[in-house]
Amino acid sequence: MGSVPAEELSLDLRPTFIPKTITDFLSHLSSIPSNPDKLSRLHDFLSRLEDELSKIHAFKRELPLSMLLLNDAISLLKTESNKCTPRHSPPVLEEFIPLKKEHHHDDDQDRYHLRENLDNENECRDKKNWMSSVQLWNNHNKLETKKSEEEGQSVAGDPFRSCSNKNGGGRAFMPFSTFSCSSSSVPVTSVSLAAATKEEKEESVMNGLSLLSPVMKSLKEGCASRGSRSSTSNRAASSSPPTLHRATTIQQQQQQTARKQRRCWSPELHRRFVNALQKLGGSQAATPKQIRELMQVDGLTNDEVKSHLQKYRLHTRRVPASSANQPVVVLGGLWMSQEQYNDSSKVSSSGSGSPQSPLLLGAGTSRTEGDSMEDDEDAKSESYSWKSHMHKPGKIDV
DNA sequence: ATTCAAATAT
DNA sequence: CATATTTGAA
Repeated sequence: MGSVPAEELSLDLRPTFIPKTITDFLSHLSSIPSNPDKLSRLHDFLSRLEDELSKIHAFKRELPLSMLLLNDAISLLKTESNKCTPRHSPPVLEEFIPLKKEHHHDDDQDRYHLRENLDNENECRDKKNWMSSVQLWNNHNKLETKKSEEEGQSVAGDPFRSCSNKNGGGRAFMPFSTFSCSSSSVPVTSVSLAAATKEEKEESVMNGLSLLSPVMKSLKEGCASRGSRSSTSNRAASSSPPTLHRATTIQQQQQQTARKQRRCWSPELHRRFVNALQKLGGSQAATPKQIRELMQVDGLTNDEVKSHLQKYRLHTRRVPASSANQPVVVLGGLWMSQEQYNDSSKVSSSGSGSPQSPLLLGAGTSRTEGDSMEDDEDAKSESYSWKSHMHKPGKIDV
């Protein structure tokens, strides 16, 4: 473990010294007159960096940028070390020159970023352990405390985008939104849009510039409608310390696993959906494509509609079926299995919380055969409650 | 742990 | 396009 050679300890370097930046360290270094001292410090720092690199190596997928930074710092310092070494006078351009012969890893760190496969079990185990101890990536799970609901109402024009603004909760990251796709000031640096030209679907954009699967995903999580492609987060790579640069090509390979962002069917969206549906003559007459066309919602994909339609059908089927068998809760209770439990409606003084009329027309009970409801005119009317749960009490008006 | 909903696979 | 299964979020 903590095996630092005695001679190193005898030197005056503080093992715990941590400069703010590499630049700081270097300038610190330059104030040391003695070359051997310089080298000692340099090496000390280097080994700490390498130590850290080996720790983080298990997370190279999740923290590609950290890897990048570390690698960069290491190579920089190695270069510096070479400069100070009397042997190698030429400043040299590239890094890996094993100036630590006692080092056992012949797999030089500089290659860490090249090979990301071939993870041995060691690494996985490592990762697991770390993960359990340090919870680094849970952020995207529940990083929002539903502190104040009434924040995002200002969300620009797009009514469809209304649903999830859960991202803000996180920390530090900018509140990407507000300015939609207009001329705007997309900061951006390199990766950036490019893909944005095509108006196809935002997933292309996302796939195009998404970095890192888990982390970034959490960021993207919040807004997904096409209206707000905005400036998601790609500044990550741009903000490196002055001395560190040299963009690398890591990370790009591993986010092929990017999953499509869940479409959130906001009430508005659903309304359009239902409208389209009835224009097309009922839920089972309509076809996803037609529906989508009719909805005229930009960025909405066929599959999304399809999926929604599927759910819709399921729900609309279930309700009347129960009406045949159980004349019970047709109107009063409204088959609310577990949905309307959100009585968030009565929030404080607003009063008029629940617009979903629990009464409707009494026609429902009459049908003895549950299946005879081809035209879901009424089904639709009822069905509007099938989605009356709404995660967010956020009131929405057209 | 359960359950609903969207995504994706068949 | 429909249905089944998977994934993931509440």
